[in-house]
Amino acid sequence: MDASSKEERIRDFKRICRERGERFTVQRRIILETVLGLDNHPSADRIYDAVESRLPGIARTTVYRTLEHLVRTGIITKACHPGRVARYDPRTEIHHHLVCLDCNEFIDFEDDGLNQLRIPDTSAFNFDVSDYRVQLRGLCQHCKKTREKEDSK
Amino acid sequence: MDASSKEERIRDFKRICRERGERFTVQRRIILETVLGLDNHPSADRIYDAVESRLPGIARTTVYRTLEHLVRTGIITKACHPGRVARYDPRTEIHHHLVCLDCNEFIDFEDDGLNQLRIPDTSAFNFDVSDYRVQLRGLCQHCKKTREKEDSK
DNA sequence: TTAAGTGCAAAAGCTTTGCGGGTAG
DNA sequence: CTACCCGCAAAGCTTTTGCACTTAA
Repeated sequence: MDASSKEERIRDFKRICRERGERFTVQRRIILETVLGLDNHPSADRIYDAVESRLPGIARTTVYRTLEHLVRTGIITKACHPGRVARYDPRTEIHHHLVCLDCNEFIDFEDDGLNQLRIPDTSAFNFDVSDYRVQLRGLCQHCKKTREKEDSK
Repeated sequence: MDASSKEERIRDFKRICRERGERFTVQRRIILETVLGLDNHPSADRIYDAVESRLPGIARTTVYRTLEHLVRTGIITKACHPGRVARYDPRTEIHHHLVCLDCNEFIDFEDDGLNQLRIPDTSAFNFDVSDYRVQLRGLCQHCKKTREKEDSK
């Protein structure tokens, strides 16, 4: 990510913290800066390592808590990564998923339109596509209600 | 899943085991039967509970090992669920992923066509979609080579 | 000043590994 | 018979929690 848009993201984050009465700490700033500089969908552990070299002695807990905080504020997202995930799916035919960004609920979803996508050319990566899934990301029924309650406070 | 296609999947599994010189054990059969009867992308733990009630005393380890075995044989798949061992993504704008079914590699992928999908109606689930991602699943460069080597043995 | 955040330590949750004994083919 | 698989126990790795101390605003 180029330096100027990085700066911008950090300013955005600072503003949001202020608006919500949350603190813009050194730890949070460095963790955000670090994540914006890493690619390949880093795990919490990899982020911790990178952060620790800039802020020796930072607690793992702080990194975990801050990452979840960044996701809640919408500055970064969680990737739906299949590693070590331990969710199995007996359905091998094409189907899609609704994924709740709040509670991670994962609902099967059928749609003829989505079943007929033209598979794009992936030869630049020398990658053979066998099938695909679409993840529709958003808010489930339940989390929508919870938010409405909170907002009306 | 209806009973006849379940039977068929189990027969397929038995055949594949034979072909590969692997054992078709009671444990493997019951675990497969059980997974085919569960929905909602069960976790290993939920599968273990269901299996344990049919085969009291079965070891957790066996369930874990068998599930991975079923994935390797292609009878079931792993869902890309945003659960444990979180992966974070600094990119919040729309983009997609190539997902290797062998090694779980997860590669950013851009495609204008995929960026312009019509978001289908999800009101039946009372679910609010904010964005989406397409996962193109298949074999990465590296695993393709590995397979070619193995196949030529 | 004070509510929010951090560090520490411990627990909790999930998965893998090594090994001796058991069993399908 | 024997290679493959199972159960057990222990370790390993990732994440969460409770609490006292620190700090941004």
